[in-house]
Amino acid sequence: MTDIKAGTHQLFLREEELRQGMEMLFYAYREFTAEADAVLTRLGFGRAHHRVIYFVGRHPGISVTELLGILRITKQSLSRVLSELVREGYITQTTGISDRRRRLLELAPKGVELERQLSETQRQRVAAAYRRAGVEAVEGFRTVMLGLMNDEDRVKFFAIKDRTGRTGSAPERGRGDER
Amino acid sequence: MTDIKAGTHQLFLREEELRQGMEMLFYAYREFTAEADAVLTRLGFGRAHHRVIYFVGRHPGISVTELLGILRITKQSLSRVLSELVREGYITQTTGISDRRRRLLELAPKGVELERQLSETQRQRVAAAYRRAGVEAVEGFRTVMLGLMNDEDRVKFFAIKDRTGRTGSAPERGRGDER
DNA sequence: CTTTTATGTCAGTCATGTTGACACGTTCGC
DNA sequence: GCGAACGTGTCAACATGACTGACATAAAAG
Repeated sequence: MTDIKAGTHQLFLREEELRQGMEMLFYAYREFTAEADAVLTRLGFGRAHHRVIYFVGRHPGISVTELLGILRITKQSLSRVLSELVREGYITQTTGISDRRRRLLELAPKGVELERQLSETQRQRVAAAYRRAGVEAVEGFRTVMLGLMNDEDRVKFFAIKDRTGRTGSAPERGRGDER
Repeated sequence: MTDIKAGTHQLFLREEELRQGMEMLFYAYREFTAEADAVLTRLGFGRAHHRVIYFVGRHPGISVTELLGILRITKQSLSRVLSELVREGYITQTTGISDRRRRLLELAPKGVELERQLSETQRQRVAAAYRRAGVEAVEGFRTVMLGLMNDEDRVKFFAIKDRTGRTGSAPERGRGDER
């Protein structure tokens, strides 16, 4: 990892190489979202709905503010899609126990099903790419991707682990750093 | 590819691993576009303008139809941003020689400058991530990314190499391809 | 000469983002 | 206990970038 020879180094980072990396991001991301978009369109939803469904499923009991922090959009933008999803029974809101201002979000069964359906093709696509590439390539992929992310997201990324965001008994967590 | 041990295989592709891959794509792509977006906003342009500038710069002499094939948007959508860029002097259109229906697109000096400015931060971000990750990780990154792309884009990706913006038969003019 | 292709444009719609302002209930610090 | 700060929701107005559908023109192809 630190054994890059000076000569190689120059070639390695030459413009063509970098542009290819940029373009792969563009093409891969587009392909990655395309399949789910088709499903969403049929339901009258958009990609924004998917993101909300996804992250609520990933962090059950997440609050609106925390979700905003992940998505980095304004609460007005979130509000529109979130209220649609709540209204149509995909997401449930429960008032926080220790802090009754907070609305804790969870997927309703209908939302769980949609989440599964939406990310199934994406998971399969990633799984197929991982399988074909092999364990070592995946490790390299992860390393580069983490390097592309910004510091804050990287931290958040590792904080993803165990959250249950229990609405009920659990201490609602000091809303601290969920670490 | 076929040398993954069965046991490892299961763990390797377990859901958490796949979801992390999906999320890294989301975070990395967002970060990747964020910096250029800021520059564009100052100029009154959007991400669509950037994509047009980028790919015209990448394929000097590209035709409108070819550009549509890369971007995968409708001609109406492209038309708006493209005509803005032409009107404001970032892109020049020249009628094709062997096929006078075609409008061959190239960056004007103003467009070259903007392209440079826009992709500079992106190139630096990719360069930094590549440098930190090392040659082998980058190779893994490329392998996985190519696996995520669809077949058609993968083909187009490799076809990026030697283009002179030709229609099919005639060389259409020297305009070598800035390799 | 007819059809197809490449391009452009008008008109309308939709999804997703933005800013700004305001309201309400809740919590917290002093 | 009270006022400030916080978490949430909502109204209004706007920008961007997609979309569909329809139509027009010039050029090439058959």
